[in-house]
Amino acid sequence: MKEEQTICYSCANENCFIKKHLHLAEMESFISKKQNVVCKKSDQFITEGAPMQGLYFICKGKVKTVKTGIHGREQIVRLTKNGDIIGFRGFGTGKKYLIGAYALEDTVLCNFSNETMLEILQHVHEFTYDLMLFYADELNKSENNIRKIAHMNVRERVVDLLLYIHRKFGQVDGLIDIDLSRKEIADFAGTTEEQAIRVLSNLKKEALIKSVGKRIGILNVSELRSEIMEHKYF
DNA sequence: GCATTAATTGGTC
DNA sequence: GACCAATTAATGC
Repeated sequence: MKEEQTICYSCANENCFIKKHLHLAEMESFISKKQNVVCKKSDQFITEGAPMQGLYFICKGKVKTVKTGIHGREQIVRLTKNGDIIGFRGFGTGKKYLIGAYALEDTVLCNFSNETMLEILQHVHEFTYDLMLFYADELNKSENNIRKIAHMNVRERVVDLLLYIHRKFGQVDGLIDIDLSRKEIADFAGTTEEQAIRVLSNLKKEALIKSVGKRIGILNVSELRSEIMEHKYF
């Protein structure tokens, strides 16, 4: 799964947390220690409960992170793309990954070991400060998700997911630019595949969305948004 | 082209 | 709203 290093300085990924701090001279010695990992679609590169082996930064591609519940049912916790960080929740206490991670398409990852991360945190204060803000932001998002799952019905949760991936991944040729199976849509919305499919068919009948194969396109963003307005989408 | 997997729909509890 | 079954569509080999 390993390949030669991508060079951070010439990396095209402007969203990257590392890239944003490259102007700091102290970063130079650390970025040479990263390991690149290349995953094919549906490869699992983090196992829930496995010992931490550093943080992953997505260089290119898309990844889902999941928590497994009883009866093997999975809850998708996050959907991530290039520039996002994976594995950070288990960081600090440092022992185990708290989530599993799968590539949703062919993906290139940059892996920084626990030791390297700790060194960066101790020596590059601007980086540490920004990461702190990042954690605060993520905590807020998690709490919003708790509220959503608690207060929204199935239809609202599916609509919320559609608007979310629409905003995060954008649409190409009128279709949202991410491949999710119906099962994965259900795993994110906290319901079953059949329920998710029913909601999608209804939305299609109402001409709010369209679908080509597994890809979904949103036809009426404002109408969908108004459906979940009362849940304070923004 | 055949076989396995995913998507869809209808029905029951 | 979950679970099961049957049918159909899609995809891998």
